[in-house]
Amino acid sequence: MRVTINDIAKAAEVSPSTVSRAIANNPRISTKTRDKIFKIMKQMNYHPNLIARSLVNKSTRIIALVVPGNTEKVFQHPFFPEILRGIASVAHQSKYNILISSVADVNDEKQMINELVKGGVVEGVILMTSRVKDPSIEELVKMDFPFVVIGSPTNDDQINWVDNNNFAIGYELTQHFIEQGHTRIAFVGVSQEFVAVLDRFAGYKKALEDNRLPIDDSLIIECEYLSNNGYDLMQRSDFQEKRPTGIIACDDFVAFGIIKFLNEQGIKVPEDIIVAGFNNVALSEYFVPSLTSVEVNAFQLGIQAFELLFESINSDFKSVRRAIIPAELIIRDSTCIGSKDQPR
Amino acid sequence: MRVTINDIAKAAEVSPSTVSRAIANNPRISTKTRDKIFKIMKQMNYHPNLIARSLVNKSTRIIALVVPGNTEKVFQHPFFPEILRGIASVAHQSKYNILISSVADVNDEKQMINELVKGGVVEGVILMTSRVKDPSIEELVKMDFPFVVIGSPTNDDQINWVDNNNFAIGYELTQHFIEQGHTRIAFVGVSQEFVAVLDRFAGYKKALEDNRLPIDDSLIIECEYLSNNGYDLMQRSDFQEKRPTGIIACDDFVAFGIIKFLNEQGIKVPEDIIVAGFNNVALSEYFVPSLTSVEVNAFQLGIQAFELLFESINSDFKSVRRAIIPAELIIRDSTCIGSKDQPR
DNA sequence: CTGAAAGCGCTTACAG
DNA sequence: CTGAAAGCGCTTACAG
Repeated sequence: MRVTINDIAKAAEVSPSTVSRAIANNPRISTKTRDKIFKIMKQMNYHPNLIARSLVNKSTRIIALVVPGNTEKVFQHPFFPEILRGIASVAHQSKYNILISSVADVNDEKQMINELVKGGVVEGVILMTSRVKDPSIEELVKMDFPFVVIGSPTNDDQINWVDNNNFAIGYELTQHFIEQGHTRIAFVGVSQEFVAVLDRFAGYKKALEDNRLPIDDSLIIECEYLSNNGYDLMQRSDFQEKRPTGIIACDDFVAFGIIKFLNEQGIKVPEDIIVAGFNNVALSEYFVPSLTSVEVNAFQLGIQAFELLFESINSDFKSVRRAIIPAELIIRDSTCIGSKDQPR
Repeated sequence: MRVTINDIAKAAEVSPSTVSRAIANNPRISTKTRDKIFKIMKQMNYHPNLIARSLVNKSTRIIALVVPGNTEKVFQHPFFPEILRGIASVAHQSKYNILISSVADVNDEKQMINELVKGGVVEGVILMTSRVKDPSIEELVKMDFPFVVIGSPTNDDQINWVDNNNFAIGYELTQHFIEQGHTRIAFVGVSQEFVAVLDRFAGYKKALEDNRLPIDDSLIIECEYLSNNGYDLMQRSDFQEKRPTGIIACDDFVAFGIIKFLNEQGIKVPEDIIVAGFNNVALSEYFVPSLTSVEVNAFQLGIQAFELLFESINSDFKSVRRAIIPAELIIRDSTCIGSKDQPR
């Protein structure tokens, strides 16, 4: 029912081979034949069947983007749409399509990847789900299939990844707190599960050390699930006796919860306590007070992730690739006493 | 190099047809043959080539999800990840995969859709990009191809769509303002481009009418681009002389900008002016003051969108389908004077 | 219950 | 410069 290459061949009074070559811009086809064929293709509204083409080429020009499933909050990447935009923009230029894979839990994920890869549907995989010990990563390594992880995995030999330098980010933000004259700085939302958070936390500790400040465990609040918001974390912690004067939250969302809690306690930000987060979500700028945060350049993360994957797919020289995306500390009212009240 | 059905056939000493039937669970295959084949498939780690299967079945089990491109802000759907989660959850159950298509501008989008559809890659399309006169919609209608729009289009005959009842949402929120005793209620962020916003605006006007309140044009602030934030809109508008006592923003993000502006002017929310938005973004709850908004149930929008598409693909009876997803007004501090100061 | 053959819509050596 | 033939990895009438 749909018009095929044979229909075009018949109409143009040539062989299917010739039509195929004309479409591929094979220079061996004469200009007049080519023109005739193209005219007829347009007339008959012909579009090549990409599936048939894929079967013979063994190239689908589709990559899989694996995002955290239903049960895990997308929280891990509040900037997911930005990453996707980044990937999509360059993928489109390279004529690649993106298949989204989002499944309930980790086991489903592994099976899904297997199906897409072994089934010959995709040529490469981008993982947005780096867990501390990730079954999907292990599977892809085992299969020796092109893939890139967004966020640095723990055992990262053999693995292509893109990420910010989270250690440096944590360090820089802490340094900013110290420069504001703070010595009792809390870190809220340490999670053993996510590498990015752990790295930022390590940067925090190093900054304290370098400034000869003590690392006080009572100022470090863990959270088991990233879905825990800052408000709850504050309620559960007992800062009463030896309150911090600065709080670094593992994420802007957590910071918002913290500030809400402090507000309700009559504690003012930034006058009584300064607060900052990470990831520079859309609202940080409009929050009151506007929130000091770190821009991670999610769009660039996406772009680089695709480009690494593209190289990995299209070069037979198998080397491991990395990209470190620069992040930027954005200082706003929440960490600067008087910044808005003073005349400029 | 990859193991095929022929390899399995040889190893199992049967014909490829038999292997194919065993995989398809054809009851005509004897249990012992089937078992033998499955054992060997496992041994040789065989996975059927989905592309080859698609070619003969003419069914790829892939749908396209078209999202607004780079130039247009994803602003239109801040809840995009939620919609995606909804679609993915049911698609996965029905063994469908999702191809994301996000391109620079409207013309690229049309061409992209053409390629995916005519190329036989996808079986249906979900559009998240309903513009007032949408070329992609026109194209899909012309091709008579299964598709669903998220958000009600203007000319909606022949078109499957899912949406909230945006008129009712606008009405209800306005009614809430009126019940709080307000009569000078502004609507900020009217855009001629997006149907959802126009419908909410229509609901606002009807509510005023029903309460015999005048519709004051000076209280209606348009914006050409949805990317304009509330802060800018407030700066450009001259409410000075006849200030509203309540402001309805077209979106929570816009509301945040408005509140920031009011704060800087020393105008208190909700004491001096009450403010609300739509879409109940993640932060509305944690904003100070917490923001009254409308939960649109994006997850459900996604689920229903897929289900409508699924029916449209798999039934030859061509009827037009609709789904109205219930929305919920969530009243918070930003529209309730004294709600947080009064003892409970 | 099983197999041989044709076909899905393309591409690409091979031959001329 | 063009065509006939084989093949990509499956499925499915048709025959037995």
